[in-house]
Amino acid sequence: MTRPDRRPLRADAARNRELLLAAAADEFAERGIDASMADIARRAGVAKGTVFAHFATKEELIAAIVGDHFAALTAVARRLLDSADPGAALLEFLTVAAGGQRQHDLAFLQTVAEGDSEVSELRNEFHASIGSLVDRARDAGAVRADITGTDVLLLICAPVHAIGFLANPEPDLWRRYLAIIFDGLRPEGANPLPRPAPSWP
Amino acid sequence: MTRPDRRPLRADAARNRELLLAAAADEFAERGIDASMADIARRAGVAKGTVFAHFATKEELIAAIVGDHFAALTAVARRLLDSADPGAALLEFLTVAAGGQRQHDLAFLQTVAEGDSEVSELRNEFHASIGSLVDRARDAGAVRADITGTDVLLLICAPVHAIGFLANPEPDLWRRYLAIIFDGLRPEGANPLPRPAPSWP
DNA sequence: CCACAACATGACCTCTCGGTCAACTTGCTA
DNA sequence: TAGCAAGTTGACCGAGAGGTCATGTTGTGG
Repeated sequence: MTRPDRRPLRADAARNRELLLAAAADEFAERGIDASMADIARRAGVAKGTVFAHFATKEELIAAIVGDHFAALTAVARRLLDSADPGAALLEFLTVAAGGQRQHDLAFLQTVAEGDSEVSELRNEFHASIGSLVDRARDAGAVRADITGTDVLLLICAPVHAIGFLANPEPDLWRRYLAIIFDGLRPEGANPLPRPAPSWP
Repeated sequence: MTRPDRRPLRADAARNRELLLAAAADEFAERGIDASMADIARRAGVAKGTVFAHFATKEELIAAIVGDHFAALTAVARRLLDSADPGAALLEFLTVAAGGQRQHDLAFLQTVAEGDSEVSELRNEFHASIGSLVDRARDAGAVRADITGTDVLLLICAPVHAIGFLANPEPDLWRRYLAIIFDGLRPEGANPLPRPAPSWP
């Protein structure tokens, strides 16, 4: 996440910040939300106090990771808005989004970062960019008429989450469930949906 | 879970056991895996020591809950095997399974109960009964040919999990995502799947 | 109805966690 | 290159977790 603070970091501090974000992302991916700050510090090769010098609380660390992730996916979505095939673009987006997840990921971290206003901002942009992607796909007849951007947003994590029940899943297996779910989004053979799409949030 | 131990419980102990299982299920549903044994005891109206008198460890408590849940769903699946419409039976099963979940549920608890052999047994029966349900639906042409019982097992939690990202979802909203995913399981307009179905586990 | 085994209790243990801070080290600027 | 602000360190703290156990209470078979 681009730091909200304007003052530039010293070179070593900037390096440590990146090391910490990377280590934290790895640790959360492996151990889930219960990854400890001490383990993250060890993985980054810094002392525990340094973690708290950069991120005042665990929630703030998580917010930074989630914010980065949202920003990266928003960039992907916007790039795909220029694609000639809107249906393929949406599928490509979901593939990139799922591919970027690890065993555990945003799924649970996001709910922790709920309160952070910066993250909310990035999440709204993310939501909006998905909305555009879905609108284009719908107009092109690539997805059914009753699907919204919010629907797609909520289903992003489903493929990776599904294979989480397996002890040693093939790393690519989520593609199978993405394909199944994406088939459910297509207009061919679509049945009416029992409930209206939710508004955000 | 029907206790593996053969000796019958005293009346008060049996009552407390049920109170504890119910309280624990509620607490895990609300607070997730981090629900504390102390809170569970309080909710059940017993002392903390009583919890450990019934379940030696937190994992054992979780295993009991997960086992109960598997057994209940296995019973539902078996009952639906007699249904005249195999496609509707599978959808009904998924509806009951999703309806029985709360905000958080088996999704994460199952991975904790991984080691318990009793739970493994119940999970295998559960898996087998879903397999029969899916086989019948496939033979009737209600689901696509390349879908297995394991696929359905992995997707059971997806609808409820999807709405978990919303702060205050309508309690029935999961039905929408179940409908979408189930449409993805139908033969109409099915595209080839990129990866083969996983074996269990 | 009694006696004993089964059960319930809550104070207590240890361990780990997120978070703090005074003392120390180091990159940057003038 | 000197000096200082910026950054790092690791011992330390309180809270709360899972788990234990001596003691008190109670259901139940004879």
